[in-house]
Amino acid sequence: MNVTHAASKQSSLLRLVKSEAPTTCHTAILRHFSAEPNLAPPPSTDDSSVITEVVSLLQNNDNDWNNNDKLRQLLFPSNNSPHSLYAVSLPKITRRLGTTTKALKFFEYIQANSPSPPEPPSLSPTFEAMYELACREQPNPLSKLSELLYKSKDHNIPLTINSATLLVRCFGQAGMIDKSLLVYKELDPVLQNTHIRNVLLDVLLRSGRVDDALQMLDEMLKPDAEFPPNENSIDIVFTALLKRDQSGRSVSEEEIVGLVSKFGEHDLFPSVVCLTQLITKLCRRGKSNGAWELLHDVINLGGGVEAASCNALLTGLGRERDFQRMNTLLKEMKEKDIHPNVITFGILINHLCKFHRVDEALEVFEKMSGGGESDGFSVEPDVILYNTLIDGLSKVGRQEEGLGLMEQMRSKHHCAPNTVTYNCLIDGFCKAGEIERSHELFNQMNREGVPPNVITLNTLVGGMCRHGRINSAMEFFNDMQRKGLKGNAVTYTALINAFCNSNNINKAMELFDEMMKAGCSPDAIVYYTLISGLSLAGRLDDASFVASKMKEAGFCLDIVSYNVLIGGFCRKNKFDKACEMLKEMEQAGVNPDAVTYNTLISYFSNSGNFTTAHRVMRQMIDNGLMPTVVTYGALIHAYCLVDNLDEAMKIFRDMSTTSRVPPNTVIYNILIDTLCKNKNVEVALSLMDDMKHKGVRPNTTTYNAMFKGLQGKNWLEKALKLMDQMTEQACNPDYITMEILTEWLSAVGETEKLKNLVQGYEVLASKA
DNA sequence: GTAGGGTTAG
Repeated sequence: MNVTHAASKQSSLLRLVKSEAPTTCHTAILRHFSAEPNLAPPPSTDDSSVITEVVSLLQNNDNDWNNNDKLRQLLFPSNNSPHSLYAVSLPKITRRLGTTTKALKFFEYIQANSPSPPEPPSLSPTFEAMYELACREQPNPLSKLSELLYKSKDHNIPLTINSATLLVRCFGQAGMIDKSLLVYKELDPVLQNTHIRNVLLDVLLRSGRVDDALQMLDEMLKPDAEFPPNENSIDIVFTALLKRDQSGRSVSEEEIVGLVSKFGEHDLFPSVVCLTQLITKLCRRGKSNGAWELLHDVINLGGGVEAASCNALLTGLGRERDFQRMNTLLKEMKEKDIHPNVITFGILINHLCKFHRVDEALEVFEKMSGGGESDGFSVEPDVILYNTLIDGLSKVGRQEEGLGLMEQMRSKHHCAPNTVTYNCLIDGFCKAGEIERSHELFNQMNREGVPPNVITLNTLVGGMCRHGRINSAMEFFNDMQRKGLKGNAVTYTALINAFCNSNNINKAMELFDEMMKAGCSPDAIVYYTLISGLSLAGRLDDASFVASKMKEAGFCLDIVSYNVLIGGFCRKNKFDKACEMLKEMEQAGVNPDAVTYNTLISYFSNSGNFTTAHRVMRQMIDNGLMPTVVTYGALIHAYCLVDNLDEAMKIFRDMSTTSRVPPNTVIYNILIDTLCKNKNVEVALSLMDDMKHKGVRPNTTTYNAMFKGLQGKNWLEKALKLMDQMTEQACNPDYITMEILTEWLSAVGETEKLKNLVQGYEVLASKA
């Protein structure tokens, strides 16, 4: 609407100008209006005073310019001599008028009053001034700009490069991309310089017009291009390609790598920051090949590469566990004299630690700051590097050494341990079950003024929970809360999990409520934990309730949660409920996995419905899932329960021959237990041999089943042999073992024989 | 650079 309105106004103006246009041209005026600053004489001190006077007259006599002789005199000097002031002045005056409305009115005034009409190109700078005014005008600069553009076209006034750039940018920012493109295309080709192309590139890329952008870029990148790209072009292009919310089509890594090479041929390279970000982005998208190529292109084309970019690639390669290429890159850094920094070493040490190669990590650590040895430069470790190592040590149970490193960082590098340092050590001691040491460290950090954070809290709470000290954990948590350290979802997960595991479901539910009341919003893991805990405890109604709450909160149940619920319903013999879950799963697009099938196979076979169990197994295979050792275990167990040992043994044999799923200890235990109960101890013993043969380790359950069977037959010799074997294999007897053997051996007066077993156990217990 | 959970056969 604005445009139409503007157009009608414009055409009337056009008529006006044309009707009053004299037929001859006054060279003096022409010169006044000239766009070429070089043709205009340098501004004298007079200029500004005249301009000020003109502007003042224009501003103060808003409605009566036509009757203002003074104004006319200043603008159009009667003596007809070339007035140097004028040419440069018109844009200046226009700028100072402040609004486009006034400026346009002034423009009309000039058109009407000029003794001779200006050549259209000479008005270009004045329009430039008006565009500048327009784009500052609110609320709608765009309609003003469009109106001006329309007017300038009507008058055949060409755009200056500045006007065009401004228009391209403003239209682009408003999302009027086609209008931006049009302005550019209609611009005199000699003016289509690198700068405006950069602005257009930015506009196109930001709006997702990737192909248009690449097309223009392609033209710029031609070897003989008149306006080749510059440093800004490369930054604009790659910053845009890095944008996360990039609309339009995505640019493949091949294209990105290709662009870098082409820029490289113009001796242009992305900045260190840009290159590093590109590499990071590619690596995160799983395109480390592209990242590798990118970095190497820049190196080979002679662009400068710094450690940061290499670090980005090293991180990506590390994520993919591509140690070989990590090593190659490190070698190349050395060859190209790219000095590794503390982060480079941090990446290396971190990866070594994550793969439990702590000794190698320590070696690298020693070398990096060892001076001379590492090619004349040495890198001082910082707190992060120390923390990485301390964590690595703590994770493999070498927390005492970690403690030593903390002392070293203080004394050798005057590097103060921080919260993370303490957290890593506290975690190490917690994992080792040394909760007291962890507490000591916690007190120490408080004394030193190192503030504990929620991770400190969670590490201690989790450690106590894992070691069965739930009450201490609760106490500690409450204590911390009083001191102002609030827990988060992780804290509650640890506690809820611990209460579920210790059969205190009500307390777990209570904590969940407490968490909500404390304003701590539960995440998916808290829900999963609770659903699992409730299902396993047989509280399926509660579990379903939590699941519905979870869905209300916008989370989805995953396959494991569905399996937990289905398993729970099956155990409760609520098959219809299990089916409901299966249906829901399907609707949610969650595919059943091997565990789902195993759960159902177990349910059917345990209820004696072997036909259906086998049918489900068939379906499992048809759906591309291979039966697992658990599948066979479920069937074998169920056949054993109904004393169909033949069928159980048939499946067992079938496992190693046709199915190639090697039986494990559990499978042997089921069979050995059943055989012993059926007084078939010989076959059970032969299965023991079979285990030895196949390298399957018997465990306490295996021995217990055997002892029970042997006791029934009173085969003492065999039992004593197995007792020795148990000690040899460092297999712990449990209370069932002791019960069977104590009863049996005391009855036959052989209690002495129990000694070895008990002693062996004590050795093991002390080691643990 | 540091913290949390869960499924199926004995």
